[in-house]
Amino acid sequence: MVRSRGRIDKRQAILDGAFTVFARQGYAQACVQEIANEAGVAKPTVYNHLTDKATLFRHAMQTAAQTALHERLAALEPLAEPGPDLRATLEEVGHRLLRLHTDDRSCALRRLLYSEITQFPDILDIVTESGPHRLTQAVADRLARLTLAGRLRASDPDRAAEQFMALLTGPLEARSRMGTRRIDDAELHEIARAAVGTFLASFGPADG
Amino acid sequence: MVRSRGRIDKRQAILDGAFTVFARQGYAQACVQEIANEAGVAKPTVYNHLTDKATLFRHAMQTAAQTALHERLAALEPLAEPGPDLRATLEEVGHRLLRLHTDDRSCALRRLLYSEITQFPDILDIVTESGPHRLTQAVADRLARLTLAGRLRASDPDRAAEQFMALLTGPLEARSRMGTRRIDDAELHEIARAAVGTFLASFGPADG
DNA sequence: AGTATTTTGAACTCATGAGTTCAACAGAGG
DNA sequence: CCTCTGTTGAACTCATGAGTTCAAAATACT
Repeated sequence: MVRSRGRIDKRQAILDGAFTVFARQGYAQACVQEIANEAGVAKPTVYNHLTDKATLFRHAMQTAAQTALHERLAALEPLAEPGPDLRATLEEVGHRLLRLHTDDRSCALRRLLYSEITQFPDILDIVTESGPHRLTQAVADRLARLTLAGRLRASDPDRAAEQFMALLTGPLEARSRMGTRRIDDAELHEIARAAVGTFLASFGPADG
Repeated sequence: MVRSRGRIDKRQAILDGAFTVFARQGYAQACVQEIANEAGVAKPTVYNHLTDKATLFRHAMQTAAQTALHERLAALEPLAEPGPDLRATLEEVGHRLLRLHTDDRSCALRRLLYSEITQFPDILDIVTESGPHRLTQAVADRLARLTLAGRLRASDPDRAAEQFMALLTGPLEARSRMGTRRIDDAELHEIARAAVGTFLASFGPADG
């Protein structure tokens, strides 16, 4: 078969292919040869760029986690300049987050994190720090601003953010059967609506 | 070494030992010899009772899931006869659920479920049916009763139960860093209190 | 005691896959 | 054209672990 040879950026291809295969097979079941095939590269090239299967895994996870975090942070943007209808804005943001949360790579990332946390305790630091923690922080920042502006009553923004995220992702995990079942957009909207409803009942402005 | 021989109940010992080792190592990294050692049994005995490593895994997961479900259902009992202080009862139940949720075997069960769901899609049926689903159902039943008795306003008990569970377990997952960090009882109480607070703000009786 | 059943340990087969080696090879730069 | 660096494929070593075999021993049942 004819492949592009030479010193083109194989590294990124390898990391992408690695995550794809790890996501499909899990760490132990994934074999390096298959990763090489997926990346369109020879096996020694893989070892040339990343010494170990373990190193390969760590780097693949890190890249995937950073990508996921950036996507999520971008989804929060509407909260910076919320329109007159705060409920609608929150539902919009919630829906976007749910969409990202149901993404195949996101699900795979969570699965891999859960499964290999015993073998790779250090990955938790790499991923969590640029993962849910930072995201919840960012949400808390937004909620604090909104509280100062008198549009929310989140006296403890961190807890409010924590519960906002929980109300979104908790029901999702249960309904998607851990990412196994596909969930259509209508159901995502419904979950977001319900989450925002409960959230505002507790943290919304005094008049309703 | 001197071991108890004969046809005493080795099967249960094998399943227990299997879950212990799977919990420690994950499916792929666990080796049958080690499971046999953990169970105080010879390797061929394991294959005598459970044909495969895969079969062994399935049965171990099923047993663990059933145990976990029973514990959780028992924790709901106070909701059957709630005292005059509904908030206190909910917090009590919430705290008990959190305790069970942070249990080592519980965390291991969730981890294994997440990690092997690709290799063993059928385990999801075995476990989920006797897992979170049934639990949320049971909570919904209780909430429906309380609503009929005029002590709650959960017009949709299923959604209320879903959110109640989410408010409990969501913050827990984040804070425990996926079961990595230990969480003391005080923090569990605090999470339960916060969860019930938000829950009652949305579903509590009209007067507060 | 005597017979049937199960357990045991140890050694075995066999497949799989990580990581290496190496000679041939492609492309960039001089 | 020639060299240097990175890539390739194929064959290799080596460790690990699933599942089996078997004769000896322990236990249960009568």
